[in-house]
Order: sequence, then structure tokens, then C-alpha cells
Amino acid sequence: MRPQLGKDKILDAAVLLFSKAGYHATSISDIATVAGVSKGLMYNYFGSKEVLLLAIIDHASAKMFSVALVTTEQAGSFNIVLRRFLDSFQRLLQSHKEYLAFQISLLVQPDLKEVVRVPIQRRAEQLLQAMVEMFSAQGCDNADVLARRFVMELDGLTLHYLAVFEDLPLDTMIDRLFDNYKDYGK
Amino acid sequence: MRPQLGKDKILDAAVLLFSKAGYHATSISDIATVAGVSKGLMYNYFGSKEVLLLAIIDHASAKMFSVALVTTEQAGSFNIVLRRFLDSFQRLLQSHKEYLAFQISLLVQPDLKEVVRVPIQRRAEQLLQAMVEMFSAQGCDNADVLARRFVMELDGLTLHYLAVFEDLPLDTMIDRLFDNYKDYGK
DNA sequence: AGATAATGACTGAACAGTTGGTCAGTTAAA
DNA sequence: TTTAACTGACCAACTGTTCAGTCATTATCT
Repeated sequence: MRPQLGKDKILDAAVLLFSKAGYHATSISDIATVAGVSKGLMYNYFGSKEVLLLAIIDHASAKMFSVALVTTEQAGSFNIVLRRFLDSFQRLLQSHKEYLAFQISLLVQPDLKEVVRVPIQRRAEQLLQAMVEMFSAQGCDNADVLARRFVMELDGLTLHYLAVFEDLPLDTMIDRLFDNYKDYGK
Repeated sequence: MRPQLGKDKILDAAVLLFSKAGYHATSISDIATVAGVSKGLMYNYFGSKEVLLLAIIDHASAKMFSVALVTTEQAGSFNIVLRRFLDSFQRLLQSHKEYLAFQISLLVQPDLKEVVRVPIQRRAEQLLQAMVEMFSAQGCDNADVLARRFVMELDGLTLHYLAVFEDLPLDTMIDRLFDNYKDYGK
């Protein structure tokens, strides 16, 4: 049998088009055209458009967040770890703007929310947990409260940057975040 | 001629369905059925589905935000005004959950963003401006920086509450916001 | 006042185009 | 030859949109 190339090409094309145009605005035909395969092949690997969507979330999201999360597992003082995470987060925001907006859009559309809620919420709780550990690793007492507010602020920044004020000075806002949360672990 | 009843019925039905099911998931037929009018009538008053969407944003959004904004114009010490605004914001969040999620979804879907960007961004800047005034009214020096972070935090809370952690204890989080920003105006 | 004309809110069948999905069949590697 | 990746014509269902026509109400004219 031929090597299975089509599956990955379909996944790549779908991530690209969903991010750039949105879920409802991209048809299976669009995806097949960009992937350079036939429409029918999509239904060989993924049973439906929704299953394809779930596959993308499992693939792309996992890879993306792990990039930022590993930075919190490396050694260093609290301030070093915090700085490293924020830098990594900023790079993520800048380099995957469209995909992140797409992921938010999934959570906020009632017809799609039911499909993606579980895997995305799992990821969100994973991030929250990592932040709790970052804060508590340095003997911070109310780490979960602090972590929750930190993540909330991070998501607020993300939303503003992606959707509302596109000219937001990311560096400045992230520096301000760092200034506000540094020295919490002493 | 008969009194013009259809227009309002269409607007009401559209707000309801867009909020409950999303823009793409509701068809003109759905709206007409719920409104109890014919499909064609929609095209008498609004030239297209997108124009209807814009009309809704102008109507519903304006009414909604003005409720929260008037609280900052009333007299009182900074802490009183802040408390009143946060309470009003919390009520808005709880009573219009679906519509607010819908509005975020518009900003985050590439095909709809172009349509709604201008009116919604205008509204966002209006809110930001009101917050700047609230902070600077009490002689706070770097009011815009503070206001921007405050609004970002508010939006982060909104996103978490609407889309990620639906069991979020709103009271607690809002109290924490109040504690963090009170006494800035002294 | 009564007949007529004009108004505009409203209808619903029909439109062309697109959608997600199917499947009998082709291709090529093992 | 068997097996599985892959194709593309095809389908029913649905989309936003159009438009010729209906009908109660109102304005105008006799």
C-alpha cells in the first residue's frame, strides 16, 4: 500500500483554513483542494467534519500549549521561571494569532461548544494546574487563587490582543504583568 | 396601512436565535418561523443577513452597555463608584450570558469580524474611556494604564465565566477585583 | 359619504448555488 | 491477487436571496 500521506495533508490544510476563515466558512471541498486530495478521502480518515475538528484540537492544541508549559518545569528562581513562561507565552500569541482566535471562537459558538468543550477544558485546567504549581513551588500560600487570577489576566490580554485592540503593545503589557506577579514566591 | 409589527418581531427573534445557536447556525427561515412572519419580510427591512446582524449590534449592545456605564456617572467616592460598577457588570454577565458569548464569537470569527469590527470596537473604546475617567476622577496619575489593565481583567473574567469555567464563583472573583483596585483613587 | 386609487406591510413559491456526505470504482504498493 | 489509499461524480438537503403578487388600511377625489 502507498504510504499514508493524505491524512496529514488534510490535517494541515484544515488547521490552516479553519484558522484563517473559520469553521463554518470553510467547506470540505476547500480543505480537499488545499490539501491536494479528493473530498472523499477526508471521510476515509475522519467520519465527519466534526470529527476532523476534534482531531485538530487534539493535535494542534497539545503541541502548542506544551511549548509554553515546559518552560515552567525548568529549574530557576520564581522570577526566572515566570519571566521565561511569559516570554514563551508572548511568542505563542504572536506566532499563532489566528489559531488561538479560532480556538476561542469554538468555545463561544453554541453549536461547536458541545463538540470541543471536553478536550479544550481539559487543556485549560492543565494550564491552570501548571500555574498553581509554579506559584506554590516557591511557598506561596494561596497559590490557586493567585494562579486563577493570573490565568484570567492572561486570557484577558489574549482576547484584547487577538480581537479588540490589535495594536496593543504586547511587550509593555507583559512587562507590566511580570512586575505585578514577580516576588510573589518569597 | 397596517402598523409595522414585523420589524421588531424579526429583531427579537434574531437576537434570541443568534445568541442561543450562533450566527451561522441560524438561518433566515429559522428567524422568520420564530418571529411568526415570512422569510421575505426580513429582506424588506434589512437588505441581507449581515445588515440584520449590524442592526442587532447597534440595538442590543448599546442598550446593554449603557446600563453598566451610567453607574460610573453617578456621584460618590471612588470606592463607591467602583463597587456600583462591578455589581452592575456582574448582573450584566449573569443575565445576558448567551448574548455576550455571541458578541465575542463575532469578533473572533474572521468572516464576521470585518462586518462588526467598527461598531463593537467603538463600544469597547467607549468602555475603556469610561474606566479611564473613573480612575482619573480621583486624581490617579497613570489612569489609562490602570484602566486598560482593569478592562483586560474584566474581559478575562468574562471569557472564563462564559466559555471555560462555567461554575466560576462570580461573587468571589468580583470581590477580589474590588479589593485589588479599591483605594487607587487616593 | 361613497367610490377609487395609492400605500406599504407582508407573503410564499421559486431561484441558483453550496453544503456535508456517499459510494462504486480506480490506482498502486505488498 | 489482495489490500488499502484514493478518486470524483453524485445526491438530498439546505442556504441566502428575489420578486410577483395579496390585502388591509389610508388618502384623494367626486
